[in-house]
Amino acid sequence: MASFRRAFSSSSQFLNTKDTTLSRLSEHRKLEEIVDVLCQQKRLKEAVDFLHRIHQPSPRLYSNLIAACLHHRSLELGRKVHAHTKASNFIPGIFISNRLLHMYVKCGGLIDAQSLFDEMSQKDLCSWNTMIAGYANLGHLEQARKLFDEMPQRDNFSWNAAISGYVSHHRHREALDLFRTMQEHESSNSNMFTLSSALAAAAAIRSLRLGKEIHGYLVRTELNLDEVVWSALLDLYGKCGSLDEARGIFDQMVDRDVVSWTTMIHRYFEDGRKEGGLSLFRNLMGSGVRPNEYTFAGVLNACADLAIERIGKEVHGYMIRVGYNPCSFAASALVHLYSKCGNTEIARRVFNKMPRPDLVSCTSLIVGYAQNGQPDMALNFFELLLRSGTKPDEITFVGVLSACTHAGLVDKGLEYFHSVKEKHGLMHTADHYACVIDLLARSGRFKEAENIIDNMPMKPDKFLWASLLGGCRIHGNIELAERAAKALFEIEPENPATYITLANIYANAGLWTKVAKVRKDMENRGIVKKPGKSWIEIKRQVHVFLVGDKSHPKTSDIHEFLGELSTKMKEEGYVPDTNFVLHDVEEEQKEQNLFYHSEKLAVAFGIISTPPGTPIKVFKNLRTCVDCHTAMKYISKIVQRKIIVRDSNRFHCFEDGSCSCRDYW
DNA sequence: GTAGGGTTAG
Repeated sequence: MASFRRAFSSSSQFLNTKDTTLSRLSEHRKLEEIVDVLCQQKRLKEAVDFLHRIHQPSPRLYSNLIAACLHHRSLELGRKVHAHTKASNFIPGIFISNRLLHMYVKCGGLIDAQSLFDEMSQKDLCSWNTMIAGYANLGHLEQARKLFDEMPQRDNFSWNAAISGYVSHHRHREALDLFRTMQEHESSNSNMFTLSSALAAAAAIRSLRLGKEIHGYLVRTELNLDEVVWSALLDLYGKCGSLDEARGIFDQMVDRDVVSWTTMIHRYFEDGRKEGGLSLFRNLMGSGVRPNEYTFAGVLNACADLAIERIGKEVHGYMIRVGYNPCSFAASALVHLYSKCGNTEIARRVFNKMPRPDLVSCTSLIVGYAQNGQPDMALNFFELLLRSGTKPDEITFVGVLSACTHAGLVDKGLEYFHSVKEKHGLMHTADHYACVIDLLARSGRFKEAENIIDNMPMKPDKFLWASLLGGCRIHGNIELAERAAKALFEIEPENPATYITLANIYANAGLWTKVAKVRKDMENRGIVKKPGKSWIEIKRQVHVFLVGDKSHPKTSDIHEFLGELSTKMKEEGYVPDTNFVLHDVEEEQKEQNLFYHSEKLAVAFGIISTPPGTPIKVFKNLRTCVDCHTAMKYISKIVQRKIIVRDSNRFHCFEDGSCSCRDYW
């Protein structure tokens, strides 16, 4: 600041003094100095405007100004500087021209770049490469390829610009084809840039074969590889399911940077090895390498999927301590985490703190409200979003439609479904169809559902058929249930849920021969029912219960408490619902089975282990059954507790005898 | 002196 003031005041004084050749020279130097200082102070607009007071700026000054425009990504000011060179009859050398080209492509001025490129009497490799990279990065791949094919000679840079362009726009096959072509050219050798792009392409298409080929090649070339190539390689193995191989590479790396750590952690979670992922994250925090937005987002999303809110909260605390970018997807991952864990209040608080909330966070919040039995909040929020001028996308509508499903708002849901195409100009996705079938089937509007299925533009997927089957279960529609089950057996014959639901539908109708046949089919195909499992966290300790589990140390207390509850529940009018069992057993036995469902055990344990009034939060791996759902309503009223059950599909919040899902689930 | 690569959500 001080130096600027000095330079400025001395030159202003100079303007008022008499010109001499010497003073003019010195004046010129000082004016340039002012521009430099303005640039340093990030007062770029003033610097560019000041340029008009300089008669013939030096190439150095132009070069610095162009670099500053590039740095600020200001196309407008960049154009002004360029125009100034023309106006002052300055003929830029190839160096300045290349800088201009680079500035233009980075600021999105591809047309300016192309016309400058066409005007240039002399072009070197750098000029061509800058253009190719510019087109490629912005997704104009055909244009990039055209230049690449036209250019008189190529170096590694040219190959990589074209290859990485394909990679970053998900055209991985073409990237790998070009990589192969390059290897066939005797004059070109792959380097670390081309190799890391090629590895990323192989990883993206999950081709272990191509990846191994490249791996073999990079071992043979004896290049001194850096952490970027190693991370690309470990990501390849991780993405292709060879997690241990990836870990081997990770362990051998000398310099592990934040990307290698993040990649490794991410692959652990993706493979379902959450303990490995979390312990690696802990190691990272102790390693001195600073986690970035990608790391946070990866860990938080894993916590959200596994519904481990406590660990997510710890990560959140850590993020606050070390600082994170509130505009990044780390912030939206926080919204996602709290929404998924049933904590819409915190989710909303985090959301409100985001300076520029994005569509992903909005969608997470809508889905969160929908899953937590607050469909009105979900829909109000969506309407708010529309009014703010934000354009929803296909996934936002999945949230909106599922909110309608959870609330039983059939006609409103249909209205939204039609608006996707008619009002918002978006395409219907398979998920939209699954949602709308869910909506119709639950309310027993099977004719309309079938009509949509028979006329939809794509093949119905497993989610759609499973929704239909679920609706058939509620309304006892055996004929349509058989159609849905048949389709599901074709798509995923190994899923036990289909057999069980179908058997329950038959059992409900008293069709015991058919129940036996489904059981037989299951047995013959070696399909085992996934055991129901519930867990509850008490004092930072997780307690897991299986169906009829007697292994917990407090089992006798739990059973005693359930016995007492049972009497009180029956007094209040509870009738055990015994229809939804797979086997044809004696009534009394059925009741016993149901009474010992895992979520009831977990809830009972929660109640006897916490002081009166404490809310109970239980997680279940499967959907909650009808009887448990009814029982929870009674229990919440008798013990005067808020009971939250998060099943595989949504949250149920039981309070004083009723559930937030209003019996739609 | 000017151009480039790997992790990426709902």
